[in-house]
Amino acid sequence: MMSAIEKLQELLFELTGVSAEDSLPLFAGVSMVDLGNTQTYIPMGSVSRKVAYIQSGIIRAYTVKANGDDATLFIRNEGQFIASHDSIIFNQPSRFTYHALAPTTLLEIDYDVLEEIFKSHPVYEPLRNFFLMKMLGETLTHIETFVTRSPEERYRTLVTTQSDLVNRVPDKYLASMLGITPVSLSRIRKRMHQK
Amino acid sequence: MMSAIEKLQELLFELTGVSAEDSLPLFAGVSMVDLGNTQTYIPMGSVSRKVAYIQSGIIRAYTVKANGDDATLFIRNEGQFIASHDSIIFNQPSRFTYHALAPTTLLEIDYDVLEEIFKSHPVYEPLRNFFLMKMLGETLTHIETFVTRSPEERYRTLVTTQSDLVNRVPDKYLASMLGITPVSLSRIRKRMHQK
DNA sequence: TATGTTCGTTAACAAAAGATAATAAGTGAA
DNA sequence: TTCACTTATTATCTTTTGTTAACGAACATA
Repeated sequence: MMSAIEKLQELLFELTGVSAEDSLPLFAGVSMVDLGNTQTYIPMGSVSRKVAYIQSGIIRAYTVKANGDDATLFIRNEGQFIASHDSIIFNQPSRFTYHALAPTTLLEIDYDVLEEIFKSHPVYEPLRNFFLMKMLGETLTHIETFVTRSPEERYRTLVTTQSDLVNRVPDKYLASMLGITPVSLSRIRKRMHQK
Repeated sequence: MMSAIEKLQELLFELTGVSAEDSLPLFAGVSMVDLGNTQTYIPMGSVSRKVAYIQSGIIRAYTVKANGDDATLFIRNEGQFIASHDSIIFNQPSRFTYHALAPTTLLEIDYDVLEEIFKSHPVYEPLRNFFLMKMLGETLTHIETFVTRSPEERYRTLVTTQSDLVNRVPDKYLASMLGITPVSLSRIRKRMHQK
């Protein structure tokens, strides 16, 4: 069983050719964060210039709508990265709260420290592009589901492509991520069972 | 009036400190593409590893849904970048067609040439990160509108934040971008006029 | 200018989603 | 185990959207 850091080191080697032994500058700034179920990692309104790798667990980013309900921007699990894009990209307090939907362990590093490392060790640069492009691709694919599919189709897609999340995350959060109410998701599930 | 290239050179200088005179390696590979209204730039099913800056005009990316209707991933105009993320990020033929919604002029460069330039002239690297992060931020904001707002609210947002597009683009494309039918958008507009 | 074509609106109906409330099932903590 | 709280389902009603079709206006082109 490979550890999270070993996985990251392997990816680093594939992308940059830097060996695990030479990866110290990059991993020196990394620290581990443990979160209990439902615990908040980044509260709405705060500034967090951290980038975190999910070693284990699940993180949901959500904001609160005008009507008081919450709206889920994304739910990510093991092997994915999270960060407050408001803080890092838009230089503003986070309009989203990031919290754990299961006991979660993160490997986090300060984005500005990371910037310095990229500047002083340009060999790591491909890693940054890899993650940015990966996230951009995933995010575009996410938009695609909203314009090409109905709520029921989006739920079906979720079940087939992210069955791990569907099994581990309460339906109300899945509904919120699909842009519908929990009541509506329950009806969709009922319709699906009937056929 | 600043030309498109001058604007890009100014941005380059802000981000990297490279002067316009020293920007030749970057701009040497750039070529100009003119498109008539409705003309296709990247057809669905093709591979295009080009990155293009919209000097003037409007580009829409769309795919065809199961029911035959088309679904719009995004509509971009002057000053924005477009590229086939299927080709460049996912290494697969484009599931989207990119076409002009007005007479359009693009400044395009081959992505692989660009990669070589970034490799041989690392000083340009901040430019790449700037655009990737800008696009990632915009794309996340786009998802946000789908989970936090109703179709009517999404249209209202579009009218206030992108009035240029609303005025220049036929409603049926706006509807498709909002994830609703043209009929439904027409009803939304009617409801809005009544209040 | 004439003439097809495309586009936006409206109508009618079916289907789905939102809002609210009640209830059952499941969960966690004392 | 008990009890409170959370979550999922179901019901009812209202609102909105999808679908299809018809119509007129706007548009482009011959």
